[in-house]
Amino acid sequence: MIALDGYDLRLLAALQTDGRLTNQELAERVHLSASQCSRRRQALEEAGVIRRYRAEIDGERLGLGVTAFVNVQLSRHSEHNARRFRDVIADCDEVLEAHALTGDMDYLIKIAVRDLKSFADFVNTVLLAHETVAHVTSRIVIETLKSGGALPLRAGSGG
Amino acid sequence: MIALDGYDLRLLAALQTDGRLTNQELAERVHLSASQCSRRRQALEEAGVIRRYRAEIDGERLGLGVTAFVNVQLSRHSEHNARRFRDVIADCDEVLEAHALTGDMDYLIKIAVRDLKSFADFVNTVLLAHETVAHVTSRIVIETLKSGGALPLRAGSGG
DNA sequence: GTCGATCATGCATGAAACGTGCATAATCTA
DNA sequence: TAGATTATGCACGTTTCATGCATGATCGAC
Repeated sequence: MIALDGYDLRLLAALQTDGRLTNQELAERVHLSASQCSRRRQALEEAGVIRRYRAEIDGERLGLGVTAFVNVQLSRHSEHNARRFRDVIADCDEVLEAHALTGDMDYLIKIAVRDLKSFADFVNTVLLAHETVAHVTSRIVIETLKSGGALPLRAGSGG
Repeated sequence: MIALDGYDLRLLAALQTDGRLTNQELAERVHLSASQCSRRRQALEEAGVIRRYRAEIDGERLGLGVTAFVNVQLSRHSEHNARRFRDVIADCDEVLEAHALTGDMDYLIKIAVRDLKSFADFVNTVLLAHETVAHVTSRIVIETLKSGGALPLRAGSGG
């Protein structure tokens, strides 16, 4: 874990909210010069702290009316099955995230699709049709209270 | 839902992967001029299709060793309780996402914390300590197979 | 099909932003 | 304290952005 000072944390906070801030805008938020912000941003990128920048897209404007979380249990716990399931997940762009979890179900995946019909199709033709998958439990998102996945940053005091 | 042509979809795909691509780089990927990419990107932003750009940060480099999904059931279904729960969620930067779901549990929240101890603290002192919360089920992420939340884009044919 | 209106596009270009050399200040270590 | 190292802001050449303009493409009415 690399050492991050207060300036770094503030840069991260700013860029986590708006990844396209100019160096000058960062400078105003962080109270360093634009060139120093540029250097530090680059260092954070090179160190892998900032992995990448992404455009956050509004799924509804794309016609994606249904987001759901699906719990998946594999038929047999083996490295082979896990790898095959992993490949299925990687191939489906409907799958936004996928995590292996502790507990009775093996994986939790988050998917986004056009409507309930395509959701059912996805579950039946992609998940349940796959021989590694034994059991599936689905829950539809009816409301999103918080999104974006911004990580907590230690309360910085730098300045 | 606004009309997106093949060029728009390709721009979105490119920017969903790298939100800091220059207009020239976009031009090369999409086969339009840089100025047209600039205009279309602006239009997508103004239309709200692109909501924002975010830096994606590596939580582990921040010392966040535990990601977990927590199912939360409220003690009583009322608008008052829902609003109060919503406020709690909004106030905690450990909470990355929160969704109200169909099914037996009311909410699914995703959190990131330093370690298991801080996870237990969060559950006990934030969630369970809150009078609106009746029941909590937690599952720790042991591996992430896919992340970033990139939305599926219709296969575009523009060009 | 023709014509005029409208929209999309690339080119050109002035303004804005970037990134880095350099000199200086700040910090660290013996 | 002194020297070495690191962080910083300034200056500036290069890159990028955004927009006016002319032109091409598309649309709709006749």
